[in-house]
Amino acid sequence: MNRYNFKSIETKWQNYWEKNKSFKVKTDPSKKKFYCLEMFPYPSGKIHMGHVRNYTIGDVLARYKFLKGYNVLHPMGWDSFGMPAENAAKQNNLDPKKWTETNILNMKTQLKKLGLSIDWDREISTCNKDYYKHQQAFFLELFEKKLVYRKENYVNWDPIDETVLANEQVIDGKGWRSGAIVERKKLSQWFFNISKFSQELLDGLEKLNSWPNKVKIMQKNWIGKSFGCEIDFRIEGDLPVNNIKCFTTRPDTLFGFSFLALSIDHEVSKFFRDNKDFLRFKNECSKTGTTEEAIAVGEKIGFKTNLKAINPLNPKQKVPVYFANFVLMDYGFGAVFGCPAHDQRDFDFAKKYDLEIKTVVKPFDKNKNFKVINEAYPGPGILINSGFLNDLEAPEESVLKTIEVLEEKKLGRKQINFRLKDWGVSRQRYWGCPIPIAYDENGKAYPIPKSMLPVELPENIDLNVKGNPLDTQNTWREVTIDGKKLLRETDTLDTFVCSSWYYLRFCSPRETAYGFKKEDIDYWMPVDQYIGGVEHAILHLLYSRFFMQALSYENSDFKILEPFNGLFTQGMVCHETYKDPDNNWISPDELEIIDGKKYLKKNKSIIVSVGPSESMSKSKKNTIDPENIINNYGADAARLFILSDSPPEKDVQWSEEGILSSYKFIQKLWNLNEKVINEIKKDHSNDADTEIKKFTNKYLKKIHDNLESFSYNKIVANLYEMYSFLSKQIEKPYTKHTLTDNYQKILIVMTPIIPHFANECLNILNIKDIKWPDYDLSMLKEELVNIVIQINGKKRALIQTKPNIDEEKLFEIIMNNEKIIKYLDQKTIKRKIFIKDKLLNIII
RNA sequence: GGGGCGAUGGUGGAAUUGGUAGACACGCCAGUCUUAGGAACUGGUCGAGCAAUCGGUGAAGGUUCGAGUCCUUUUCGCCCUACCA
Repeated sequence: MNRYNFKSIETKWQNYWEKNKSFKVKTDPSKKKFYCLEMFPYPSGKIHMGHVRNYTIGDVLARYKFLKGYNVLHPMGWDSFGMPAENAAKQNNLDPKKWTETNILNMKTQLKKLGLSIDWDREISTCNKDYYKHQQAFFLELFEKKLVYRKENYVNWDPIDETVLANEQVIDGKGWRSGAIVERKKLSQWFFNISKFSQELLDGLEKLNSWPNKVKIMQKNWIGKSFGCEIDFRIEGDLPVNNIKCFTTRPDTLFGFSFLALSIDHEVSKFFRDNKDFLRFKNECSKTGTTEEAIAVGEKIGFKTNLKAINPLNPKQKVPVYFANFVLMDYGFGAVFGCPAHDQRDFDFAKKYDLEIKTVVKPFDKNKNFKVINEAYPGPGILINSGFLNDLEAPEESVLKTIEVLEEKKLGRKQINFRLKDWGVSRQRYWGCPIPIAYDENGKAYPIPKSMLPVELPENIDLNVKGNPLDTQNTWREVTIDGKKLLRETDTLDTFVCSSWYYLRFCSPRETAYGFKKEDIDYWMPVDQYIGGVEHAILHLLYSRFFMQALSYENSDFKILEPFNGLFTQGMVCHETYKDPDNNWISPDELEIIDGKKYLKKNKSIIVSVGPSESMSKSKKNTIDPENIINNYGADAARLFILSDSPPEKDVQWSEEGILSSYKFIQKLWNLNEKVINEIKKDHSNDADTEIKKFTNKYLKKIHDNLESFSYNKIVANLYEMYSFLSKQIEKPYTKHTLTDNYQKILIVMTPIIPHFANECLNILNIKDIKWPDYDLSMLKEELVNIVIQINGKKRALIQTKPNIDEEKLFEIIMNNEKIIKYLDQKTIKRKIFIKDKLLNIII
């Protein structure tokens, strides 16, 4: 027997697909389409196992749909703007563009070795001016629609990367990449008005039935809609402040009002600009970090003003006004009305400053003398000590009633509040898409005319300067528009902008007039299946959804509101971790395993301890290089293994034993293939034909169902089962026609998983017309069925009979079964439960 | 603090609507064979027991003829989010 030479065979098929452009597609409304998209990679230089998993999952789906007769759009591109290129360029004195292009070339070669069914003619790269030109046009389009605006605002400033971060890029008060403690800085920034579409983005989630619930919940929480009331508090005191607005979801607890708390950035703070005590307090607030720990324990501190706030429902009551560290400026109005009895933070604050704690809601099971003592009671109940609100049910009844009264008095009004903030898109970075704006000497912003696009990034510039390198490009900055001399914006766009519309570009990748062609997106969009990591659940996916809202806004031609019809989030790839006695991480390549038990460091007999399996990361040195795997075991083995062990949505553990067994399995399939070819030549009688037909049909259904439900790990199990059947049954008498036909079907359903191997075998059999084989429902009926016989719900016997047997007949049969008779032991049968062809339960 | 997901052999995981728990794979054990290979093949592998049997899906209850699956309580783990008024 020949050994299966994966190297030559995989190369042969990859060349074949490339040469024949097997996966090239065109817009063709006469065909049913399927748009299969995986999140495009950042060109870091090398693919990692996460990519292998992501793109294998997508490829299985794309190849399956392709064989099913769909016109499948399965493209690939590069999210190629961003900081790593700029950092690498700075460190090694390189050009970010060249660095990026080299990386793309490397990664493209690697991806091709995986045997993906990609239409490479549609390849795009976001740092290419043919791409970002259209992005700049979109920016101007949004500018015209007033969906983009400029605002002087506090921003998160990363002092190491010297750049502004979005709220989402700040994790525990630190920059998501650099880990530096984030500072606050006031800068003029461009914003996309995403909050305008808060309601639309929330409503849209309802229709996304093929999205994981988890992701929808995360987005819902992020948008953070809350129903409540805006209240105007009259203010008395020694400052020219008459009125302070608050947002609250619990206006019904107003009778428990005991203080008003303001954010340190509230506009009232301007009167304290020169107050040393206030400045000291402000400084202290900034020290109480924003880490998880600090917030959990977080002491509530305040700075008392001489102002008094008047309770709108009880004008006689006047309470102190504080600045407090727990009030956020960017939620509501940066002011909170304090009701200590029914809010834990207010409670903590009141305890500290000895403020009144008045109970106004009692739980349903407590009497009217209920008093809040040790902790706040935020739950539902009945209003007490609250004048006209007494005896109403909280929160529903009481909140509505309070709003009604406040509206009458013109001291408040119903309000819906969203947590979602506008999207700041300015970045003080070189390697990004230039913002197509220029300013006159007064700082007034002018859009660059569309005829002058793209605003190209200058090349070959010195990056080793503090701040944004574009600030130093004086010649580049100067631009004349309508005879006016202006200076260009030097900020570039957040790279999330690039990835917010790339899926549209894949539909018309070479269109020059606009970012896409209407007839192309009308045909291909929305993406039928989007596949990627759950880490993009909020940002990228929400921004992309916003982009569709923005493009369709005031534009009846653009009707796509949701870009991704189906979403699948795959799990991570994990590997065991290893450490030497000095607690240094050891990579799997440095290991030597003796007798499968002893782990030693190669060439040194240092004993290595084995740690838990964790997601692959360079810092823990538990990564496996896909290129080595492909070179050693082949792409098919890698694909087979990465799909085999765990369901695609869960984490998978990479192991040497696992990849080896997949490799061996392909060799076994190859040996089987030679046997099958021999048997086909023999052309036996048809004695076993029905048997193999039934078998094949059963597995066609299983695989079909598993493909449709993303149960790819079960498909691998199905392949093993099919191998097991064939290798045992192959010498039975089949006619040439039946064996060929069935074996061919089995090979075809293997092609999505192990395309090189399966196509090679099909080719040897000279099968050219490859279509997905449908199963035949009528053939799924079994000639014999197993019926479980239970006594009192416990399985006692298994009877094999013809299907459709009725209860009486079955009972007759089992009355001759010694085992059963023994159990019945002359006892009276109280009841019988019969389910046809499945079960008979006898109750005694 | 809020929200979500999960818990099944030594391991990863199967188990369509409640109806044979442990498919398939790894690992392990035993054996066969050889041109000694990254071998291949055959059999076994939830626990206890010689066996008949009995017990068994994190724990405790419940519904049901019957529960891994449904309900209640609880423990643990993971993920997201967070002073959101």
